[in-house]
Amino acid sequence: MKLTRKEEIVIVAAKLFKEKGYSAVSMRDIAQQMDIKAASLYNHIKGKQEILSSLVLHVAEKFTNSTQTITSQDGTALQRLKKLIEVHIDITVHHADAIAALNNDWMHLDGQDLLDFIAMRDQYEENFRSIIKQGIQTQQIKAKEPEVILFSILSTLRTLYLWNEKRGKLEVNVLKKELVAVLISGIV
Amino acid sequence: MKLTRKEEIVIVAAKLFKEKGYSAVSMRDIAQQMDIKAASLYNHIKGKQEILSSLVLHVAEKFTNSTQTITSQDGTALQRLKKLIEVHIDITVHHADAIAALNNDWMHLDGQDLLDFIAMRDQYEENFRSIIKQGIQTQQIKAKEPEVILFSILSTLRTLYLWNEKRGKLEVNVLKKELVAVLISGIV
DNA sequence: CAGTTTAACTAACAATCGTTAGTTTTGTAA
DNA sequence: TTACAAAACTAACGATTGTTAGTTAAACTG
Repeated sequence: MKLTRKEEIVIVAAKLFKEKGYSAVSMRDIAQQMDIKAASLYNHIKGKQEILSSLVLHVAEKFTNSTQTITSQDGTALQRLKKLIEVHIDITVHHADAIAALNNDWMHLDGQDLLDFIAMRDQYEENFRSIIKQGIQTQQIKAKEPEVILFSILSTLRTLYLWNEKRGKLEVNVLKKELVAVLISGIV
Repeated sequence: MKLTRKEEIVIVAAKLFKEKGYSAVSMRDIAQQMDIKAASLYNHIKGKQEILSSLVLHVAEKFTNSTQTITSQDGTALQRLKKLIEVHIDITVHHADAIAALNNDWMHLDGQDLLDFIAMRDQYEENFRSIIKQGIQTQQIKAKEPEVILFSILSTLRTLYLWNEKRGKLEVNVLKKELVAVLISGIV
């Protein structure tokens, strides 16, 4: 599949954003990395903001859609939770750079893009939360504070993008299995 | 204890850095938040970089020292691991804003400050890692990939600063107990 | 009260920022 | 080869950046 020039720009920008953050990366930085001048970027994109929103909203929708699918299918709370973790890992492995921006630079979105993102993020979190609560109710999950469990799992998943480089040797499926085990069953 | 003017600046800056990141916060932003002009800041600090390094290196040293203390005392790997988690929670609760900068803006340190920070971070991680390996060897910890366990626990702890606001109702000691339980024993 | 330090101020600097306008080069299809 | 579109270029803009110089007002110290 051939990439459009715009897609190339977004990919290159994502790598730079990941290393220094959105605000510290200039249009000239992005252009230099593509061996063109900054002004040339504007033949393909409207502005810096568009790069960020393409990057963040695209991957945010992936999360929203996947979660929606899982919740619509049947299964116990624990099965759903495992599936949710696995899907999160899948998306992360395939879009590590975009997820860096999603995690660290979402607050630099503006206008409707920002509102849309927050709505999707809140919905994703709420979905996670209700599955955990359901698991506690059916006694599949220990009756700890649901917020502590939610936070612990989400933190690990959200930071996975950072750790993805060092993964290297570790097969994705092995990673899934091990991480699910650690998050669900603990380490003792 | 009365704060010096420099300390006030660092505290105010930390809050702003937490919300938008180091690069997106201008000296004029910081000054405005203190009801003075940007140029006045330079009566108390050398420059923007000094604010960041004060912030990051100070709390990084706290981590290093605490870890050093724990490793020098005796106890099983599991006891040490629990203690390490508890100390991490303590520091986070008391320095949430500084930890935001430590997590997100460390790469904007320069020169020796950057090298010092990386050295401390690597040492902290290595310490954590060796305790986990030791726990696996003595069969206190399940023989999973140590890197997966390390990553999972560290991710949760590093993101705790974000979650600290919503903690509110939850007592610190309760949080410690619950979080240690979730991280060590899992949720099923 | 006089002398001195602390901490604010105004004004300005060179550099860099995102972006626009207008022009030239490159690649493709007739 | 000619015609057209795509994509690069140069040059510049107004705004904002971190920072410096020089000055003034307030607050302690003798």
